[in-house]
Amino acid sequence: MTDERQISKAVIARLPRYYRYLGDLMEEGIERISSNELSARMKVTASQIRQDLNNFGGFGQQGYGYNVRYLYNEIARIIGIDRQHNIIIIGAGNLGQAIANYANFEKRGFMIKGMFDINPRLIGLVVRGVEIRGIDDLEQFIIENEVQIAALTIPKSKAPEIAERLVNAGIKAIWNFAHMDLTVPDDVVVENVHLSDSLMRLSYRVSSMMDERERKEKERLEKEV
Amino acid sequence: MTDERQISKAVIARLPRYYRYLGDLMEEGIERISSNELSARMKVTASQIRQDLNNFGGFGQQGYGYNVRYLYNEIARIIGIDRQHNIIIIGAGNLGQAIANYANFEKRGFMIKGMFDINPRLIGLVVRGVEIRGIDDLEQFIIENEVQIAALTIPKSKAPEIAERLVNAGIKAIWNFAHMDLTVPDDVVVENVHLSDSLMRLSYRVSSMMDERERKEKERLEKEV
DNA sequence: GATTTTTTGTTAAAAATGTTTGACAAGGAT
DNA sequence: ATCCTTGTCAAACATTTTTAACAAAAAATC
Repeated sequence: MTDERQISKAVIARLPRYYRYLGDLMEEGIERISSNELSARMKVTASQIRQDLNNFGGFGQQGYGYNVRYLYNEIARIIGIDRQHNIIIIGAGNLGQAIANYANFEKRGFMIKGMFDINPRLIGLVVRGVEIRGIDDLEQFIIENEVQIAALTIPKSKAPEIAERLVNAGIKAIWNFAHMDLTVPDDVVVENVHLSDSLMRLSYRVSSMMDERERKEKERLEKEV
Repeated sequence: MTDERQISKAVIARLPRYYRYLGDLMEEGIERISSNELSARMKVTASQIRQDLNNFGGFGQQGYGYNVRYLYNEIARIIGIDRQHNIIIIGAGNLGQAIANYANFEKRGFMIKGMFDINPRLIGLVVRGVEIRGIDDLEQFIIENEVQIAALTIPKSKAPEIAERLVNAGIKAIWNFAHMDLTVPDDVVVENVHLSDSLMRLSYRVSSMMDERERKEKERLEKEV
């Protein structure tokens, strides 16, 4: 059976949001929810929710809706955060430390096994119980600790070289905060977080909103004349 | 003339990437580039580049291509980073400080005017020449300093309350790092950076890649039998 | 300076992808 | 027995990407 038709990127991109909302519902002590209620909260259509979930199986019950905790756990399983992922952080600056300090990651199976930096002043420091190391023993560390994911919070200039070392050491995925596109083999996943790109999109939207406001203001004034 | 037809989100999302590549080209000292050469570097089609740019006007020259510096500046203008944006950071933890320390933002017209936190231990500290303040005088500060953008790097629990204060004080845009969707009026821009969502997408892709690898391995073994 | 080559700006159409809407049988809840 | 709500499908609609084409402008060549 080659029935495993590809699930669209758009659906996958929505999964974390479902997960987030279900987590919120659990915190509110809500045990069950219908696609309709959830759609109202999330401002998407109920049909989209049902169809999205239907890509992975049937998790609800007719006449009942979805059990919040069950669906929450099922989505965790789909996303793969029910398993443990070992992760290292390359670049122990503010951003690297911010990631290390984000407690929830460990709750979701992302275990920070190590941090690395080239700055001698940082090496030896301990962040959240994790010691910052120099990058000389990077490869060995990855292999010994079965590290699958590397968060890359280093300057662009060093990124390609480090990425290559990571790939050669057998890393499966790079969470890339460096401001560049990495070139890696097909079987290595790269998830980009380009903060400056994000800020530029924000800038565009602010600018065009301001332009529009000005344009409307002008129109209003012209009408008055 | 209401010819200002809406430019698609997809195009806008690509602009920062064009800008990034053009910056790289400038650093390499390359003065001109054709849509064809650029497409090879960026791994998109030349036609898409030409069509994307064409949304905003004609920036190239037939038989010549594009002048790198000129196009770079024009895209900056389109994105709106040729003007100055005043920005504050709410939440002076690691993430807030990481943003404050990211030097390039100021090069691109984003001036960090202030940082705010509720943690008394942080108040008074100076990061990159910017003093961390308590949030009592938030509104006054926004008005006095003509702040347009607020980066929100605070826990989910405080985010809605702060967002409302920001909106009431006249903020035009929120760069939202809190793990929740904010509700704001239509004329306020929210750009979300949900790091945990991003990590989950990564997780999904790693997991499904590993599943696929296993499946293939199985098939291979079955064939051998 | 004439000719050929390059490359843009621009349009249109086709293909691919994603979203919305409506519908309804059937399984449980009430 | 009735109501609710899922799982499921199909069709309509919307958006985005790709492909193709070509006149016109400038560069490069002869």
